Amino acid sequence: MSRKRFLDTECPVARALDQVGDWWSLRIVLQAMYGTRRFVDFQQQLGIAKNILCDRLSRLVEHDVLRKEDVGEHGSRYEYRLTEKGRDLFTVVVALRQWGDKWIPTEFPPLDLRDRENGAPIQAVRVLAGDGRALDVRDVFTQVDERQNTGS
Amino acid sequence: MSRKRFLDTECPVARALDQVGDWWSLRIVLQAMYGTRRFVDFQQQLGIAKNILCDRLSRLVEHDVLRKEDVGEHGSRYEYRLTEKGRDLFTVVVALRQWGDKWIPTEFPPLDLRDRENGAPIQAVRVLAGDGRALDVRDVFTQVDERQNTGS
DNA sequence: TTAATTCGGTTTCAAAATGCAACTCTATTC
DNA sequence: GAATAGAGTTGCATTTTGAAACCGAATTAA
Repeated sequence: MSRKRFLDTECPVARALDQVGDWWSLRIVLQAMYGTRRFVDFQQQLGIAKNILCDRLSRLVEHDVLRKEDVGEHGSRYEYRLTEKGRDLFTVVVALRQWGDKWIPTEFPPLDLRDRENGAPIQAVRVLAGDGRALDVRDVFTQVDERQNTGS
Repeated sequence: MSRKRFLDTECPVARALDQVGDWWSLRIVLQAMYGTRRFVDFQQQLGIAKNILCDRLSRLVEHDVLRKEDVGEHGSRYEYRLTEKGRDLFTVVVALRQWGDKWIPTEFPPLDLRDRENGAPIQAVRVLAGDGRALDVRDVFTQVDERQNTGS
């Protein structure tokens, strides 16, 4: 059987993971956020096999996370660039990064992100209530109404 | 060759993805956040094969994202519960959920999360500067200092 | 008090997915 | 004019995944 996909589920997390939840996609998006645009650069920086990279890039383009642009006069040179949808994964990536820094420390010092405006460190990403209180998983519930709570 | 892992990289995102970046782990964590604790329930709610579930649960326990608790008198009934590290993935999950709701809409209405305190919807998760401005991927840079920027 | 069922797995086996190396086909550079 | 680089394919071996069968302990049903 083929790998399970989660295209039409009611659960938005599952739908999101369906598009970027495989082993490589988010890493590719991350590299793109660092400015990588060329096939070879993705390949070298990530150490990913070319056929897999090819497949992932196509999938990301298909899902409108990346856009493939033809640079160079008559074909054969391309750039993969983030779309708005792709750029909007920034929050997810930063949340993951902060989680990694907090819970999987290494010998390396945490490479913190800084505000380009003034060089100051950014805040920790948090889930906030309407009134600005920081919320924990136990402080929220899902509006499930009459439908039964399958997934999501 | 076996699947590439990213255990000791300088990049915290890669380290995070190494622990929860496979096809199932974040889904399991999500279910756990919805209150699922038993093997069979994970299995049925996710539609995951038992051997894979078994493997993923062990990995998550090994990485201290879940804790395996022995309930029932002398073994043979267990519960998998989120640790603090696991609960702290809440931000990541909510960010993903909001991204999914925004960019991959379906016939289902977005199932919004609400504040248990007062039933009000929560805010969109955002990356904020020290002074509270919302930041985009282009508004930040990484403190890379003298080391070369490999990965991260 | 057996018998059936549930829980939490392990085993087996076929079908993907992955990684690697070699190869291709344009351009561009030496 | 030959060599190299970019962006992929193709073929093949290894891993991972998924489905279904099986298993042993404990719990429930008859």
